[in-house]
Amino acid sequence: MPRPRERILDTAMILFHQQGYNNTGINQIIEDAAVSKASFYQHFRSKDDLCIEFLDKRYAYWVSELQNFISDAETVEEKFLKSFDFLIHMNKKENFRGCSFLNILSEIPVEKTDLHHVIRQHKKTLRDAFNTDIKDDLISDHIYLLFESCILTSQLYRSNELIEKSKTIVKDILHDSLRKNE
Amino acid sequence: MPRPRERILDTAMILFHQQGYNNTGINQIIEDAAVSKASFYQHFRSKDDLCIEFLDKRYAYWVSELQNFISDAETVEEKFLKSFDFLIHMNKKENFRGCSFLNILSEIPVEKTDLHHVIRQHKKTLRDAFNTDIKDDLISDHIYLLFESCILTSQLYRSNELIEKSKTIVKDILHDSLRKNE
Amino acid sequence: MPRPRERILDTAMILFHQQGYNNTGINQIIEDAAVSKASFYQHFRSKDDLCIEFLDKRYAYWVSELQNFISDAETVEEKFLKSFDFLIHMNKKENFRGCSFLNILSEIPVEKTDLHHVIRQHKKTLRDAFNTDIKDDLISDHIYLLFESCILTSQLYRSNELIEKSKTIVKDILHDSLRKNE
Amino acid sequence: MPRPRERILDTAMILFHQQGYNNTGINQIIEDAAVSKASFYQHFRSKDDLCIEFLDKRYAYWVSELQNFISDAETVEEKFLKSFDFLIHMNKKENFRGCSFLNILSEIPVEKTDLHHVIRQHKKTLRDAFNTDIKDDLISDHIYLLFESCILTSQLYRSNELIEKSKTIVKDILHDSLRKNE
DNA sequence: GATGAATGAGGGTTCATTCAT
DNA sequence: GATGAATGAACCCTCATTCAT
Repeated sequence: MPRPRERILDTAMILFHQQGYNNTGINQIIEDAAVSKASFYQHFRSKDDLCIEFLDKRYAYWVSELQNFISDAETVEEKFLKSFDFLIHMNKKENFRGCSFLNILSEIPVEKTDLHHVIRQHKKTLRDAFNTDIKDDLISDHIYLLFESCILTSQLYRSNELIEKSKTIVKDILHDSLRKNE
Repeated sequence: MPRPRERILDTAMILFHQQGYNNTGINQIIEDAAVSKASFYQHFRSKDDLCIEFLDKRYAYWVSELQNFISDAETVEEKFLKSFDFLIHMNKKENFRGCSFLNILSEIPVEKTDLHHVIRQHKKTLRDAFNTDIKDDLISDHIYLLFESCILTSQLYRSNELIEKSKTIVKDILHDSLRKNE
Repeated sequence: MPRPRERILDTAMILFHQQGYNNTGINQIIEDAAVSKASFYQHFRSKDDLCIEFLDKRYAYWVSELQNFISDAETVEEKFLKSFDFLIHMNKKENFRGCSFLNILSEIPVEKTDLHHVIRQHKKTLRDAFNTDIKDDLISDHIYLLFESCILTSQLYRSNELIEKSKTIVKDILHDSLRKNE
Repeated sequence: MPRPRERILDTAMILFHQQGYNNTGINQIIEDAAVSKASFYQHFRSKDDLCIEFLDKRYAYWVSELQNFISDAETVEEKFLKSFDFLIHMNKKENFRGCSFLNILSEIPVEKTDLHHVIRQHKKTLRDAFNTDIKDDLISDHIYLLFESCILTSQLYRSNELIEKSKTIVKDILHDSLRKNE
């Protein structure tokens, strides 16, 4: 059994993602983590504080899972297509819960600027990653926009349909870009 | 001064959209609407009930504003581009609060199937509208995905940058489609 | 059985005075008053809010008891001496708990300016009352200072000794003032 | 940097006096004193234990400051008047925080007899000191009562007005006593 | 002699909802 | 048709203290 701090974070990893931030109370967290309330506040200054650590950990987890999932891709195109497949994979695994970052973004008031900042930061990192693989800004943002939209709409419709469609679209985009560069 | 029911709905229109669903308490609603608590529950079975009516009214409002905004468009392309301009217009007007439907989707637990259903329904209507203007499924969904993504990412980054970029992308998509159909 | 609001105030009258403000929790108040926690907050915005009402009610009670106690005094001197006897009477009745106003003054941080203001206000009213009976500022403040000091030191030493001594002092003061005016 | 025990006491000297006893948590003390929690409990059996040491140290400090302030007084009268000036001096220095002994007396429940005892003891020592300078019990207690009242009311009204008035009163008292003894 | 981890009990406050009138 | 009173459950957070190391 890991140390309390780990247990709290592990519990938050499950609950915040599955139930949302506001729908998960401190009481449920400490009960599931088998930790006293005062212990919780010894390790985290506030629930918002835990949220920030959660966001960091969730991002690290998500990225590592993604990297792993697309690791055997040999071309850039394959890499992108596998990334969209990864969304399908995660939807299955996590029952279409969508993106924790966007969910929490919708939950919290604008006044919580620190949380907003962290969310934005992580999303920006993802967006930049697209641009690393495709130097053309317009194309990388184009695919990034589709990617975000796929996460969102598959959560909304509880269906992978638009992800599949996006794969076709992305293929077209990449082929077109090659053709134009000739 | 309109009847109580109207006042409640009008108040919800402001508060739910600006503060979010969970962050808006019944007490604030009835106070702002100048209505007694019992009166509230006479008109609405529950807060969720009010939420559904809110979603309906919000959709009607949003669509009518959109229609109005793009009414003088003369071509399909112009219509689409103006739709993206509408997002910029709304971001300015509503301080990048994003989409009430998606925000509430993120806030509520999956168990509230009725709310999920209403949200999905309205979003599906929007998606279908894109398909009415462009018969090609792939293209209309492509633009729809960009559209949703623009709402989302402009809320996230508090910037219209990606909306502007999307307009360029959409122009390309439409021109390409014309070229291919020739 | 009176209405909840009354029960809460009556309970606060006992507990705040006997245990102090910070040593009396909301939980004890609502339990003793047999009222639910939410009911409490329906009637009082906060604990501090209740405190203000308590201070008002306590002052009214204390003054009325005082008036009653000294009602049969026929001269100004007798009135003052009986006022000091009233302190002895209250010490006996309330087990040397001293003055709620001064006790709470000592308990709360300076930031709570509204509470400080109310306390000051009531004390000023008392001080002014002394000046109504004795027009000479210096003498009335002199006796007022002794009066406050008697409340305080009798609480401190749990003894009425200094009150008795003060009665002698006050007699001297008043006689001296008469002599000088001759 | 002094030893931990000293640092804790020094910190308590500041915090207990300025914020009050109950409003100062152990956590703030150990943080400000840069001491571990277990270290704290190694040196002090409990918070109440620290409080007693604080009261002792505070008394020693206060008396020494007072002695120093009135050291150049040449007559008994001058000594007393300077003592009242000392109150003004301290009010300025400590922002009308009043008397730590009386403040804590108001904060703690009657059950804490040891704390009450210590407070009473120190105050009795002060009262006795007045009687050393003026052999007449009635007069020395009279001035003592005014002295305590001045501390209290200047804290209450956040003003030195009544201290100034008391100086006039004290002068009268001493002159009268001389006249009578002639 | 010194420490970080862990705690039970309680702090004040807010929630959506129901009831008698 | 409208109301103010009342509620149980849950909210996030802090308290002084003890323990194994």
